Amino acid sequence: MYIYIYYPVVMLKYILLGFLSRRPRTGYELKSVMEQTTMHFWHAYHSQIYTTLRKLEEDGLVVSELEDGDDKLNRRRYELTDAGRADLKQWLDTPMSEMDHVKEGLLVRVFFSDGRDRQAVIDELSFQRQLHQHTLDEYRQIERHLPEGEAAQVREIAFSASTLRFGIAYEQLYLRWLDETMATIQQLG
Amino acid sequence: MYIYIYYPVVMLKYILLGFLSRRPRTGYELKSVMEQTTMHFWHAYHSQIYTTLRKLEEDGLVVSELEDGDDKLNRRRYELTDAGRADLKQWLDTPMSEMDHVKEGLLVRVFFSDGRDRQAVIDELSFQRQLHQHTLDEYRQIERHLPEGEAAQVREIAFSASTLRFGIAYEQLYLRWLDETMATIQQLG
DNA sequence: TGGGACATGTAAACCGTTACATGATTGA
DNA sequence: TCAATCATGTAACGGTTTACATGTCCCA
Repeated sequence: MYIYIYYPVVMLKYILLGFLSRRPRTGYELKSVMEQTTMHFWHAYHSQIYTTLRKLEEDGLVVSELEDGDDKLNRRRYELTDAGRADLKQWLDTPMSEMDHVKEGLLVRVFFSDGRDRQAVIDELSFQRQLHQHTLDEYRQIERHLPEGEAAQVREIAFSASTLRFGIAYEQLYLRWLDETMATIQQLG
Repeated sequence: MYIYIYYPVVMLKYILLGFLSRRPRTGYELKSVMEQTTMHFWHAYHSQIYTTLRKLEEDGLVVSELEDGDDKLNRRRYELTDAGRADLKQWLDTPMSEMDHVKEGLLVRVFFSDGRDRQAVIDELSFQRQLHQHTLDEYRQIERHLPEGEAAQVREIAFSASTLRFGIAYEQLYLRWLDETMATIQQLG
């Protein structure tokens, strides 16, 4: 007989703990830094970030206090507790043994696009091309300014630059694939 | 004043309708065909497939009946209704105007891996390399047998081959990135 | 004075994962 | 007879998305 202990693997939890392990931040700051640094491998809406932070506080992994600045803005700043630091360390020390499932809705559409008007498919891919080109440009912009950004330490920069190279390579692959696929459809006669 | 109508975009729904638009199938067959053809851009557990099929039947988009074969296996075969065909067509005719968010848990881990033991990180990436190499080999296997497989029509083959090339290119990119990242970490001193 | 960025939240619905559950068929 | 594959389902939980909701600050 086994006693099964279920550990849900909550990436957002560890993203938040990870950033808070570097310095205390508000929910808004966490949202902003995610938009600049993790958006190419993990995205979260502000609603989820705020509720997750509250839950982490309930669980004793972070503590928060309302800032009293000059203004009346309701800034709640979170910082990591020892328990939070230990939880993060334990998670990092447990290697991942599975692969994530890719979920690309556009490919679902392409897969079933036999029977669609050829030009309609090409127009759709062409629009997606614009989106991906724009995203790639953004990533390159971020790459140029990496050393000035959030990650002030050499090692932090090295690891975040690695993930950013993944994002750039991914967008380049996506653009190549879109061009290739549009050409294929064009030739389909 | 706007009247907001919420259309959840349920990829699995349209994958099932899409396959059923080609021929009637059982839940088990849908699960199998997804494992061979959509796993590189969309994955679903059998539990979700079976419950979604029931829901689609409730909504009148598919109908099912229990097969009475020689054996006692409880095969329930689904087929598309006119309403299901219309729903699928409407979805295909509405181009996607956003990008999906990439979710790659391994990159979350790498991002926060400054401070971890270098060799531990490399071991983790090396294990992931095995998984991705294995996946790439599988995709290439499938590519070799494409014309004999599920998609019997020229156009179907063309579109499914396109998505498969995406999957292959993605795994190649992943392997390159893993090698590059392991080398970077090695040199980190 | 108005728009955009700053700032934080709740509620509802839905999607996805894991576990639990059961049983038949086929071939080694 | 045992394991693998075929075959179908439910329940619970938790992660994710969308919508609703409110208010401040700063600059043009």
